[in-house]
Amino acid sequence: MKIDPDNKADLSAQIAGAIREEIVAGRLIVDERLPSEAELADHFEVSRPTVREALKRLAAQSLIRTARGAFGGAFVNRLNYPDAYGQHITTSTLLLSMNAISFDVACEARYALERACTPLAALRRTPDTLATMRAEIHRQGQPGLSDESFCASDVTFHRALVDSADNPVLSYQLAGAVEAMQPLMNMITFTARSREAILGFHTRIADALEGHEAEAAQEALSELEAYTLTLGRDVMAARARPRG
Amino acid sequence: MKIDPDNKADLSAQIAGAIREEIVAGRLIVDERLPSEAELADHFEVSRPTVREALKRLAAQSLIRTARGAFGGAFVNRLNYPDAYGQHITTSTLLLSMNAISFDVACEARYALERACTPLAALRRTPDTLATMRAEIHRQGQPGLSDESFCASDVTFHRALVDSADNPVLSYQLAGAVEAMQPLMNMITFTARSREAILGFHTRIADALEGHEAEAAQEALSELEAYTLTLGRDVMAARARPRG
DNA sequence: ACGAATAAATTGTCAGACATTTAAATGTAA
DNA sequence: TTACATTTAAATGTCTGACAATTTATTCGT
Repeated sequence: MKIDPDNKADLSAQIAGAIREEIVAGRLIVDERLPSEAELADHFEVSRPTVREALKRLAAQSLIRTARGAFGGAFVNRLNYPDAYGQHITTSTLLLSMNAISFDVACEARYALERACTPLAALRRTPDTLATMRAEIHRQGQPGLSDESFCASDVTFHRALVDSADNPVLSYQLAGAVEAMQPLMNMITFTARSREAILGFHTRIADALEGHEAEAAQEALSELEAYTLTLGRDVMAARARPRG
Repeated sequence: MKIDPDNKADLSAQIAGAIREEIVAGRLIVDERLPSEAELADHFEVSRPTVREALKRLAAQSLIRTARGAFGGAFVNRLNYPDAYGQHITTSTLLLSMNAISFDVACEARYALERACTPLAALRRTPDTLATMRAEIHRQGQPGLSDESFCASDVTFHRALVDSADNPVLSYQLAGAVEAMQPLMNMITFTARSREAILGFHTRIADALEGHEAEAAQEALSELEAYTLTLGRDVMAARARPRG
């Protein structure tokens, strides 16, 4: 493994970094067992708590898993889609919420990415993904639906659109963009009128995908983007003049 | 703060999860100071090492930072772009390398995402980003350039393309896709002939962006995707029959 | 030969101590 | 009074040693 120069910063961070590098570079392969905490402590010439802090850092990134018992220990973890989704969504959500990203910029990014997978979705959409989209459209038409439920349904609809492209890498990359937008969307109060309009766009998108018409779907998406943008701007304007 | 039910799993993971939730939900705001380790230990009724392991987990995700000294402690960290990039790239790279993602699928995802920002890039490209692209094109034409350097230059070129869209959220989302492809691309040995072809595509893309011609740029990108795909398939085929 | 008790290895947790760092508070001299 | 050096207090960083909990392999008894 690697060594630590007489750096004065956080031993556990250095050790975690060294092991992380081994994993990313492929020198530690999936399911390979790391030395025991005692051995690592001996190797890096630190105490066991320090080693443990380093291992917890790696565990937080889903790079390793640990098991107790006789043949337990720390093992290189195969990063799976659910774990990667979770990390990506957490990071994206915080990045948006903590950095004063404008609604416009976030919206633009989200719809640009969705349009990217529309051609593939039109090509490969299945009865299953179409059924999901239709079901969410139906749900969104129910009167009395809360704004939160409407937004959640919206996310499900768009995830179905993304998943229609049938490319797991694309789905993973877009999960962050779509989910991270939800807090921003939740700030919007959807009037009956705006819900009706959104429903119309969703129906056009589902129809276009069903008919394998990529361009029509992209067109509807672009119009939905423009409409969402006006909704967002109205909210910002109303917020700027609370008494108006 | 939150409490821990009499769950038997990993106290430090539970504590980290509780604090993470507070941060993501916005109940702990940026630069807010967490209680000291001793206070947290008291609050959660665990020992200080256990609290420390929890805090290290959060630090690994860049959710908190710590400072020593009198008025030090753990503070909610403002997640910035470089940190988010780093996490995203690490996760994406491992997801691709550990899950037997086919070259085709990864390639498709990458170019679909890049096409997503081409219209914006054609609209907003600056002399700066164009200059970067031209410089990399020039570098890629140098004879004697190693495959690794060629690939690195390729990444820089495509990042400049993405950054031309001038949307930081888009740049962040695409960084993972582009960078994570590099290990796969590095497996390809670029012949003089293939380099010449790629150079041609890159030049067409730069020309199209300079002329604000979004469709021409997308067309060139699509052809580059098809060409990259044939290169990758040749490598796979050659690998399947080592003596052929 | 099969099942139960035992042993061994490893992570999880705890308690207490000391080292190091940082900023505020204090004291001292120009 | 002001500027600088010293002290002090609070916090994280690290270490040592111990015990608890868990899991697997082994041993023993029937």
